[in-house]
Amino acid sequence: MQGTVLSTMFAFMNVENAKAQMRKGILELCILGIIEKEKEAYPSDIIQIMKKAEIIVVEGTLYPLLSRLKKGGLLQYKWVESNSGPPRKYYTLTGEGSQYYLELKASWFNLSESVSKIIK
Amino acid sequence: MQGTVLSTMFAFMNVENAKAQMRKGILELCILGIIEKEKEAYPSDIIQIMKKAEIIVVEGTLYPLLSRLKKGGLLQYKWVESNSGPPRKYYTLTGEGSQYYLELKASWFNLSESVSKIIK
DNA sequence: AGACAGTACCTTGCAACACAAGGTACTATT
DNA sequence: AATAGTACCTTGTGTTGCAAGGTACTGTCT
Repeated sequence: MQGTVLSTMFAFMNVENAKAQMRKGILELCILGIIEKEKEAYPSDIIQIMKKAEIIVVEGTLYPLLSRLKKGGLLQYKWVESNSGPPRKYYTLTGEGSQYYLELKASWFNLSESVSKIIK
Repeated sequence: MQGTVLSTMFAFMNVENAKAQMRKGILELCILGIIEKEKEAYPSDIIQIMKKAEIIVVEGTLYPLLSRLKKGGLLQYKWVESNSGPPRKYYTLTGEGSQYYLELKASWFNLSESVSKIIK
């Protein structure tokens, strides 16, 4: 059972977990980026687009994040009827949101540059 | 006091916080990168090098992270006497650590590429 | 009409993690 | 003896991503 204890204790120490850690923090950036590019998007849209770009995001992550951005005044939404199911919440950027996105994008490029300096 | 409540509630919704979120998750990568490049490094070294690259990391973050990497078998250390204070813990990569670092670096480039696809 | 599948929304509880704040201990200088 | 400088480390807190579970609407097939 010692083996089990050890492998349980250090289960976190693997590349998959580290990759997950790296993904965190860029989700906000990506979501704002998608809404900006698409002009408007509803959650399932966003999940699909990110999946295509090979960044997996799930509902339990996305909904609270969208709510946060809405509460923060960066996003707004409107309900739109769908002819294939329940109505959808289409999110768009507010003026403040656009501004915020620009700053965040700049930060990403800076960070990216800094990391390159260190690891190349 | 309503104003205070609101500004406290949404204090998190700013670019500085988001930048901090983005930094998280790349720290492990950067630290391994520094140790790999320098062959060996002690914590204050690492803090200084990262500061130069404009990625701020503090002791309360670094020490637990180094311990995790040590426990995970990716790092090892040796004590080295200093003539300007207490002895230093010099960290080096283990074989497993080098392998892990390569994988993590590859993940970073993939992620970086994915983000570019989305936000450009 | 009733059952199902598909789509969409949302919440709760947990675990990981960065960080602020505080602490200990050694050396050299004043 | 006191101080400044360097180095190590721990505790507690807040934010967050995510697994798991739940509700509700629409159209289709018996």
